[in-house]
Amino acid sequence: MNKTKAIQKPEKPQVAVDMVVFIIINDQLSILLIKRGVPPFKNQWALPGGRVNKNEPLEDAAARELAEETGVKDVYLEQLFTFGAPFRDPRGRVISVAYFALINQKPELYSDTDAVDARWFSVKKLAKLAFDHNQIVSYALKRLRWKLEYTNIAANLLPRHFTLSELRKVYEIILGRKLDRRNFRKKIFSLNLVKPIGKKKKGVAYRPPQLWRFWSQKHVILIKRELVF
Amino acid sequence: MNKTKAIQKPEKPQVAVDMVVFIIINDQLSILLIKRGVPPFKNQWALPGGRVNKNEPLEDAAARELAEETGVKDVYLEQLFTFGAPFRDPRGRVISVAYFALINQKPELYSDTDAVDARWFSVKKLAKLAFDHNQIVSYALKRLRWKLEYTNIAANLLPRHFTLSELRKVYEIILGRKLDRRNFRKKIFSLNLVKPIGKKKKGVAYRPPQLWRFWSQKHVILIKRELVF
DNA sequence: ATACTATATGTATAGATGACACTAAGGTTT
DNA sequence: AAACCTTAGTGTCATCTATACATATAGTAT
Repeated sequence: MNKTKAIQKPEKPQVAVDMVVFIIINDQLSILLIKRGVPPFKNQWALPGGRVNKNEPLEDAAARELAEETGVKDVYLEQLFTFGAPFRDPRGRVISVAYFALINQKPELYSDTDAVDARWFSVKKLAKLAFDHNQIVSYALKRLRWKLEYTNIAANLLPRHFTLSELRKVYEIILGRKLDRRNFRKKIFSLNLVKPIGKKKKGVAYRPPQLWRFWSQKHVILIKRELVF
Repeated sequence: MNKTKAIQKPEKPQVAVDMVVFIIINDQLSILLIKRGVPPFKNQWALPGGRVNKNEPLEDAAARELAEETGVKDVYLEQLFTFGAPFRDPRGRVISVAYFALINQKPELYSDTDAVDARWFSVKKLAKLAFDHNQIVSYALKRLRWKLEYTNIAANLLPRHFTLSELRKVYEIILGRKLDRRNFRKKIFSLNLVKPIGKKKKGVAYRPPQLWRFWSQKHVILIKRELVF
């Protein structure tokens, strides 16, 4: 047993963060991807991310990378999983701590000005990504769907004020199925997650809906029973 | 923005795994701790763990460390969270990927023979542990409780065959509250998680209970609704 | 035999789920 | 102006689930 220990030796791998940045654009759940300008996987799309700096907390590194790519700060950020297969990066050992972020409006993409290309892609039709990034995205999607049903996390994908139909649409898009208007409404109310702001949406060609906001936008509330059905 | 990037430089930190090994001993949820023989935190209790070897997958490293300490193999193992605060280890940057493991019987502790001391501690009365290990344990406990309610993970804390009371006891110990015998039974049956092995427990001074087994012991089944209430 | 103890089965009620009907309030069309 | 269209908002009802609690059962202990 100690023999194994003697032969093998610990290495000091690179540690990186990779980000799955979710947003809803044109009724599609989408993520941010960056086209790689250098090998390996040159010209393939990859998740944004980068090295963790000296004395930098992991979450700070994730927030920094996100800010560098999109300029958005102060968003919902959650550690997802750590991917460490030995040859996931052909250049050498890289341990990647994956995070997922939720944002509610399309930011300017700074890297658009660089040689590098950055774009939003619907999660429905993702090509083969660089490294093990397809696996990371699929993991992030699973986590997002679960959190959607058991927490108030959807708040982070919506603007401050929204109608109940807009909220329901977020759920429908992410879960990939229709939800009954009336029952959805009942459930949301029974959980007491939102409060009316006292105004109505204007300029719609039908009965104007009330506007609502979450009691708590940043703070994730764990709900005992399922939020949607 | 690029200035920051230029000044800071990525480092190559150590990568380690730390294990929260759960077991039920004397009706107490307990974890394995190792007394540190060297600084830092000399003589304080810490989670078992160690460096990740060259070309070794993270989960393999966790399984290896567990086998080295306890001799147990082929147990339930799940990645928990990655802890990477810059000064969590005073010797230098160490990124720790925490895992939790579930075992169903007290193994021989190999390290008992060494200078190092290894023991099982009830999670109820944990002292101040080395590094950020209290935080890791508290995180593991949260995860375990959640998984208990929404999956069949409890299978891994029980022997192959068990009575429904023994199963219920596992839930009661981990959740820290009494569950109604009759309703627990109904719920377990309605989810169709266990099957009778057709034998009864012998030598008890009351009506002998049936013995059951999980359909699937290793495989974690996600349950839509709560398992216990 | 009787007491004892935990197993095993059953009943009743409140609450949640999920399908679906109807009315309301705006703008748009005729 | 009246009819029309669309989504908001309210309500009903059957079915399933959660939870409290009653009663009978099958062994050992005395």
